[in-house]
Parts: sequence; C-alpha cells; structure tokens
Amino acid sequence: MPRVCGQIDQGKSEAILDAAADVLAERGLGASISAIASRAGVSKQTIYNQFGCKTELIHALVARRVASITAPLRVPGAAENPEETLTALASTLIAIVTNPKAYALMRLTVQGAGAMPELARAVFEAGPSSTRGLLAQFLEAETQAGRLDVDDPLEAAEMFAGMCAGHRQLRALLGLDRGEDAAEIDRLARSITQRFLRAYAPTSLDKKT
Amino acid sequence: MPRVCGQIDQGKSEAILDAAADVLAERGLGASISAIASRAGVSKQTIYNQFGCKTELIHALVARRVASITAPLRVPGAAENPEETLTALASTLIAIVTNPKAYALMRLTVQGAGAMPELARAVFEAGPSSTRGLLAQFLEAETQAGRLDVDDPLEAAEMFAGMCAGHRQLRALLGLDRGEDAAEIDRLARSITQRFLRAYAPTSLDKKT
DNA sequence: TGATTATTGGACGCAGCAGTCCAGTTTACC
DNA sequence: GGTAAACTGGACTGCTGCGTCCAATAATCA
Repeated sequence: MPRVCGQIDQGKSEAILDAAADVLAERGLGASISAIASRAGVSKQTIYNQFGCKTELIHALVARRVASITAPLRVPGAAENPEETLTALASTLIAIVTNPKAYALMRLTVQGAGAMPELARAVFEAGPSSTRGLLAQFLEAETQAGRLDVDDPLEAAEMFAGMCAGHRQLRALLGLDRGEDAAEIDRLARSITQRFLRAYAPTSLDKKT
Repeated sequence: MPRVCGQIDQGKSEAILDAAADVLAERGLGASISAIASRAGVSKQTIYNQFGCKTELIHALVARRVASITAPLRVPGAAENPEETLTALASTLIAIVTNPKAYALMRLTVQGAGAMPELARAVFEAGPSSTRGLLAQFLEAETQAGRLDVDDPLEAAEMFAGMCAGHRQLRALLGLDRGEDAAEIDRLARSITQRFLRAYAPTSLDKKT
C-alpha cells in the first residue's frame, strides 16, 4: 500500500520500529526478523526494503529511542537554588534508570556490545556521558558562585549519577525490577540531593536552605 | 584418558569451565559448545557427559565465578575507624566493578536474564545485594556508636555502592573500559569515603579524623 | 593381561534464522 | 484506465548451532 511512489511508507516504518522495540525487548537481540515483521503486521521483505539488514534496523531503533529517552535530560542553567535543580535532575535520572523502555534499550546495547561496539559507544555518549558533562558544568558554576565546594566536577557528577542509579540500574538490566513508585522517586531524589549537598557544602559557611 | 573409573575427570571439568569463561566472555552467550570444547582441548561429547546441556554448563560456571569474585567482599566488623573500613570497601567495590572477570560474568547474566531469570536473581543476591546488606549493618552499628548519623542504612549503603560504581559499571558492561589504575582506585576510594562521611556525619558534632 | 570405563573426533539429524527471490496484489499518481 | 512503485507471503538457499550416536582409543583396576 504505497502512499507515495518512489518513497518509503513512513507509517509502516514507524510501525516496524515500534514492533522491533517490543520484540527485541522481549526476546533480546536473538529475536528474528520474521517475529518483528509479524508483530508489525508487515512482510519480512518490507523490512529489508526499508532497513537493508538487521543491524541497520537496530541502529535506527536505537537512534530513535536514545533521542526520546534523553530528551528530558537537559540540565537547567544555574538556578538561584541548587537544591531544586539537583532534585529535579535526580528525579529524572531515577525515572530513566527504572524506565522499562530505557533499560530495554540498555540491555539490548549490552547484549550487542561485542558485535556492535560503535553502537555501545554512541549510546553511552548520548546518555550517561553527556549528562555527566552537563552536570559537571553546573557544579562548577555553583562552586564559582560560592554555593558549593566541588574540587573535581566530573568526579562529583559521576558520584551524583551513581547515587541516583544505585543498584536500580543493575536490577533493571537483570529484569528484577518492576519500576519505581513516583512518590518513592521523589523522596529518593530529595534524600540524595540533601546528602550530596552536605558532602559538597562549602566548609567555612553554614549551609543555607 | 580417564583417571578414575566411574568418576568424572575433575581436571578436565575445570579446564572446561575455564575455557567456557574465556569463550563466553569473548563471544557472549551465543558462543558455541564446539568453540568451548576446542578451547578446552576436549571433545564436545565430554562436555555433554559432564554438564548435560549448555544451560547447566553456564550455571556451573556462574556459581564458580560468583564465589571467587565475592570472596573479598566481606565487610569487616565495626572497626574503631569507619574511614579506613569504608575506604577499603570502596577500593574492593571499584576493583570488582572494573574487574574483567566480574563484568564478563555480569554481562553474561544480563544477556541471559530473559532466558534464565533464576540465574540473574542468584547473581544479584550473591553479589550486590548481600554486600549492601552487610554494609547497612555496619552503618547502623556506627550510627549507634555515634560516629555516623544514618537514618536509612539500606538507602545509604546503596548510595555508597552507587558512588563507587558510578558509570564505571555501565562502561564495563558496554565494553568501553580497559580497567582502572590501582593508584586511581585508591584515590577514588578515599575521595568517595570522605564525601560519604561528610554527607552522613553527625550534625551536632565536629568530624573527628 | 583382561575387563571396564571415559574420552575422542567425526558424522548426523533437526531446527532456527538471515537474507533473497518472485509472482501476484494493492495503491498512488497521471 | 494505465503505469509504476511498493507491499505481500511464501518458498528457497545457506549457514550455524544444539544435542546425539558410534566406532576407535587410552587409561585404570583387578
């Protein structure tokens, strides 16, 4: 059912990627193209017409997913109040780590790390790595403003991210988690932020609000 | 070359597990029994004689590896000085996270999480989960002794573990890391411990040593 | 030395999957 | 209505892997 001659059917393309995401999440990288085609309600040949090979399909899927997952990850510019900024970021990080789509993607990437190292690197750079960089910039600015005392911003950013991830990331990758309550995420985010601020508070001054 | 009639050759058994560890680390769960047999210098049939099927072989391998990896993970009893205890634990945790054998095992477990969920749970319980429990006990004791002020020991233990793991665990799982310098591990462990102690220091008292 | 048993290596059956091919059909455009 | 393009679905090739089978071999024990 081609809508535009000489052109690929965008609707089918999306349907294929959606189906691929589902099936790959369920069965891992070993999922067959036939299974994806069935799920998408599409012929196997159509998938090959549009993506060429399985690897290309996975690349396309990952690119789309990375974009949608990392979208809320913009660290706000230096606000007056680092606590609110960091709490918001912590919430986002925890939500992402425990988000089924995100860890399905990450599990896929771990599985394919051997066969497609470029993909592993791309996912890491687009997600965790770039977030760490942005957070480090924020921490550095706060330090210059005298509201924090961070000697090594990258290291501190990594600690903050690690505190948010905890074992949740591993549990999610191992399929042991069924998601986190929104209220619990909020509580955790506040707790983490408060501890982090104590750890990096300027030594000579009392901590304000 | 059977050494003892009616008995399985233990030496060969070990050789098979060693080879399986290598080959599975290189090629992931998709590695073939033939490849493992070749590496072990053993016939494929011998593997089936001793382990029955591929799944059993992997279970045996994982059991052995988990034991060897988690061996150094005993948290010492409450020492007089929490800083030394925590620094030592942080070093161990970082070393494990960046230890090729450990993350090869974890990658394997993540890959097989779909097909063998019991194995995923067992690995998680034996490793990260039990460590967190031990650390939580230590933090609770230190709190009762007045040297720390930890309201939620399990949560704090998870934060500590997260600070140690950082992105290193993910990088290792994705095959982006080539291990960490021993000096760097030591420096990191001290840095993490100091920040953690500041975050959880008793509020009304100055921090000693 | 003779009996027993594990090991070996190669062949085999079976199954699943990547990717191709093609005849027939549907759809869009002119 | 006619044409060109994409889609369908099913058959097909080629490959790889699991797990089995078996005749020959080597090592142990009595």
